[in-house]
Amino acid sequence: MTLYDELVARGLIAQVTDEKEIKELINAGKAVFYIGFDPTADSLHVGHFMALCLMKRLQMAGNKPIALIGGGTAMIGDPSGRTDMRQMMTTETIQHNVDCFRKQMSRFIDFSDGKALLVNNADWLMDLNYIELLRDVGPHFSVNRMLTAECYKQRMEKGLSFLEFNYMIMQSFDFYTLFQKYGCNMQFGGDDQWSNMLGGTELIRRKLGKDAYAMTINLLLNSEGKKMGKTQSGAVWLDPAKTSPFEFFQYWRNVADSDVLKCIRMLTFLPLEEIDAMESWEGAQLNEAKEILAFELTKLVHGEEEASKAKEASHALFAGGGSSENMPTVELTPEDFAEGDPDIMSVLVKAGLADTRSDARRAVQQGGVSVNSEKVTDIKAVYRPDAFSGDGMIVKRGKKKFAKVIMH
RNA sequence: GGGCAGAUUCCCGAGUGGCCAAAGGGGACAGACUGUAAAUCUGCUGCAGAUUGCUUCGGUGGUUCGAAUCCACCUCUGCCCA
Repeated sequence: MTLYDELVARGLIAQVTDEKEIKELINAGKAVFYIGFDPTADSLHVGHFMALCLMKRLQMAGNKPIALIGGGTAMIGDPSGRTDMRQMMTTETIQHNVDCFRKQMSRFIDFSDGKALLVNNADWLMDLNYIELLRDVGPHFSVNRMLTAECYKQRMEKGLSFLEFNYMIMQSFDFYTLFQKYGCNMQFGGDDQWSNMLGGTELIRRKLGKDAYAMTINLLLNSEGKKMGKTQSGAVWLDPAKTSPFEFFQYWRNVADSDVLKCIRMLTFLPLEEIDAMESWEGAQLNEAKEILAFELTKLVHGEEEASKAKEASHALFAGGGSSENMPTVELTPEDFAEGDPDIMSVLVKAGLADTRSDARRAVQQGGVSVNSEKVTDIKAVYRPDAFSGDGMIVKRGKKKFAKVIMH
């Protein structure tokens, strides 16, 4: 099976500008392609992960990836898929994020020996001269046509600033620059980037009379049509300090039945035959598929060791048995007892299982809290320091949130 | 620049002088049922030393015994005109 066919079979491809050409290029390993990442946070998240996987797949087939970090475009803010204006980020924040991205990416993509490039569009965007740029690329963009682009539609009602309106032009300029500098002939991105990407191919055609191609990958949506990789507390991050491997594992372990197969197909590197075999799984058997999904992804992002630990902890908590060794752990210090022995609400807050004492109180009152498998019914329950010694206490809030609280 | 409309809690959105920590819906959280799924039902959803107290309705100041509600100024947003 060729690379392109595999991408199709995995349900990754959303739109392409020229299927025949793209197919030939990437199957032959002749593509020099780029994917842009705007450093809007200090860690990559699941959405980026999809793109990185795609990069890897193409790199393995001999194509050359360029990871473009949008240090320049982040100064503007992409209005695509947004209903309100982005907050402007300071130069310092952006620079910090750029550094974080760079570090994380090098774990996924092999940048050695020029097998891949990592560039920052701040390098060419920041020094642009306004008038020069306007005269250079301005004539090639029709405002009338830009306004009909999908990515602006939503914003036509809520308001779109001139700043953000220019995002498409900057992105197009990126493609144009990479095309000239590195012979980059293809751009990939999320499907919400389609209009921005077309801007680039158009610009290259008009300015240079040459062809460049664009391909988008399907956004990872759940069966309710919402973007996956989001939790109540924000995105699912790839940085273990922001989303622990255990939490990461649990996120995937808990996806809806209707989404498991799709996720495995799109996100893992498991052979398609193996995935097809899972197609017939039903009911509780799907739980197995969920565990495979969770394990595979955790392995890709955090390494095999962390993945095994997460899996073991998950077994210990839900299936009984297994050791509590790898459970998320919170350590207390003597300072935590400075104001007297903590009550159950303090313990919950300290363990990160409740946001506020009020929140903790509600959880206890509704019967959602247990300590060492015993339901806590008394709000005033107090815990002495020696309760946390040795193996500590396992504090549970609800069905899925746990922490081991210890003190040495 | 001119005219009009608006800013309420995580989101949408009611409230137009005391009965307001603020209707309703969504989401989140907890319980029941389950398979660590979905659907459904119930509870709950500002903070706290909790039958009470404290801080909230874009910002600042004012009127009033009392302001989310009235007044002034400011900031931001949308629509129309230029």
